Amino acid sequence: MSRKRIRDIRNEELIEATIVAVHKRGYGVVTMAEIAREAGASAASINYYFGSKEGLMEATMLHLLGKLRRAMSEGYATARTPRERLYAVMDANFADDLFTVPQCSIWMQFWANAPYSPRLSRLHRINRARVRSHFLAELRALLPAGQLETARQALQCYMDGVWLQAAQSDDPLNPDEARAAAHRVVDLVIP
Amino acid sequence: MSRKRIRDIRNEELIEATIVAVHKRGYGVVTMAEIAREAGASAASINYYFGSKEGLMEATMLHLLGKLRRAMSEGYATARTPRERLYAVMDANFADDLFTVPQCSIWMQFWANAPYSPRLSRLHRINRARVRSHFLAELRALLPAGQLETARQALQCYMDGVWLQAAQSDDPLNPDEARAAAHRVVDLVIP
DNA sequence: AACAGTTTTTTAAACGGTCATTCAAGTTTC
DNA sequence: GAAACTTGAATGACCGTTTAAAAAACTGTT
Repeated sequence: MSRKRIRDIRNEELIEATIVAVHKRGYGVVTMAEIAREAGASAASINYYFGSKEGLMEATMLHLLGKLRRAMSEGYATARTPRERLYAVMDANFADDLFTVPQCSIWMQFWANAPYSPRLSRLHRINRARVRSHFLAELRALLPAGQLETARQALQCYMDGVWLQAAQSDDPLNPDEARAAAHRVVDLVIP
Repeated sequence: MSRKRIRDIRNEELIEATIVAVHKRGYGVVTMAEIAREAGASAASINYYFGSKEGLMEATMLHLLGKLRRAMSEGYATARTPRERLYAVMDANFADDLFTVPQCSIWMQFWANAPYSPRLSRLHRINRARVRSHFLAELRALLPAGQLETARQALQCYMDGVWLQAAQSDDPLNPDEARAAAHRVVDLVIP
């Protein structure tokens, strides 16, 4: 029990520190010592828990991917129509506790590094496939087969593009507005 | 004349080598020596021409930004209607000599590093503003004012999102297909 | 409660290596 | 002969990871 809990607490603390530190300095530039300082720990203890810098990044993304997956499941639970479920996918991506500048920064760093790390590119592939199949499942009910792929690409690329932009922002983001804009884009694509 | 020409030739060679080398290894990881080897030169000579690694990256992006701007101008020259000009903006982004995996990779690295480098973020801001104003100029002729921003964001984020995906691709891209898909997205947004 | 033994957690210091940049001494071009 | 170009080697850092040893947390026993 408590043996497991301490490890979990430390993991979470270190992951939160990673998000902040990577946002401030960029993944390629940030040092283990900086992340450790952000968490009030030592660089060595990060290696104790995560094995390496790459392992820490993988764990951080796993954490965020889980958050995203959970947010999506919650939205699906109450959505009743295909269109509402499309909204739910969007809302999950722009949820209050996900659509923040530091987290979009991390996502950006993740995308940039995934092609050069098997462990990260694996996560990327899995997540993308999951989002893709959610989109397709709902779009099938709303559009003829010939327009499926165009609509899916338009929506999925839109989501990525918004995060990409958000990562460059100097000011705090507005998740409410982002969700509203996303709904308008859905309505534009599915009249 | 020739004094200037040698410098230009070297610049172009080194920039091409940078695109290839950064694509292969990632900007944060690639070394000056690797880029130099790719160009058949020495690391010292890169510093002679570009001053620093950051200067080299800035010059490389300046090169790509110019290519993009020129491709867009050419498209504008023959387009006759607002919708054709929208197509032209898209076609420029997915032009045969721009929409390749190595160049999308560089773009990705550029996005990821821009927040941490004043010189790169300046380029990013300028380019984004230019594309934005092109989109808005054409959309104004096609949509009521209330829908302008939604449509612009949908299109601009779509473009970014496609590049982001392309940077992760293992196989060569298909610019023809990308342009066709982009046209379909334009038609989806502007019925 | 106290204690001795065991496991988990922590970190300072050492290690082994990397790399951007500079410099001085050449080579080529004009 | 001057200016432009090139580069091997030196410089001066920096950093992820390992290690060894101490501290803390836990265990079961008395």
